[in-house]
Amino acid sequence: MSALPGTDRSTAVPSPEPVGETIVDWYAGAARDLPWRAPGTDPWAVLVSEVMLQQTPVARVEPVWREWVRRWPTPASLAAESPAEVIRAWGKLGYPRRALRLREAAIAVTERHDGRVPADVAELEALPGVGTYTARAVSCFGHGRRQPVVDTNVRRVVARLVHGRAEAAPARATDLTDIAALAPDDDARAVRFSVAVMELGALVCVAGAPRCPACPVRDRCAWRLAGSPAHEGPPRRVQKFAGTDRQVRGRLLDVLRGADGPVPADALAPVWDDPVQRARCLDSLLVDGLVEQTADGRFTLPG
DNA sequence: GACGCGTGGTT
DNA sequence: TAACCAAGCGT
Repeated sequence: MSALPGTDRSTAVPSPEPVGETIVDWYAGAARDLPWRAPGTDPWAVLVSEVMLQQTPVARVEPVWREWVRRWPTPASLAAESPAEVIRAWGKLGYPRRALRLREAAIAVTERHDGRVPADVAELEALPGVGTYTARAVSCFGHGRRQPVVDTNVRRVVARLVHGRAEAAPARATDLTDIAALAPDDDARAVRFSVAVMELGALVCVAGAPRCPACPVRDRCAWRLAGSPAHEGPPRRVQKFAGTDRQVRGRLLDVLRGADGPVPADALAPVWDDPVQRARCLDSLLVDGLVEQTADGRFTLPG
């Protein structure tokens, strides 16, 4: 870290390397050792990790991901599994519809792509549960393709580093061009850059109290250079959870996950007092395909 | 574009 | 301790 280009010419104006290169260099020494980043991790395993990581913290994903790639090492193996087993194996990662969609994506890959996870972003986006972020992440991290990858971490880094704002704006189409403009020219380094910016946002340029002293590009950050101004505009509404249908659905599904077979409606009553809300949530789980009703009226995970 | 969708750790 | 936060997606 001693001799940056230009620093050996005492009279020259400093010309620091581009911020993208600096962030890639920082990543080499700061990256977490996450299992899905191991060299040789195949695109299917990367897809599984990316879907699990949608809104769920790394620490909770790690053990479940290991179990999934052990049990279902290929798309075809998951495609052949029952929804009930997949929902059970999802455990308490949250948003269990993701588990169903991942299974549906595995079926689509098996049927439409000869069992191989595509590298093309448009083909990836056509898979259930795969959106703008996940498609590019799989193309880039799973297949090594140069792709701009924008998640909430990247939006926050760009908001501060480039635009001088305290918080990320809602997702926009220009996010992709913003981050692509910072990527190194070399393709292999551009791939590293995509994961490196996410890591910077996850470890240093965090939402709560950013650790600017540890930031490799702190001296070129538009937000710091502007004096770290506070966020302007309405505060983001944090979604409620207590008392919502989401909480009730979670409790209902928790009972069914733990049950050996179909359970009668009476067995579900204790999880929530309000019978109207309880019935509504059970119905929505049926509609989502997360729950099935047997001929005799009991409830179970879908076989 | 706003909203609904789980869960649990951190502050 | 209630609020905040965590690699989004689909409608």
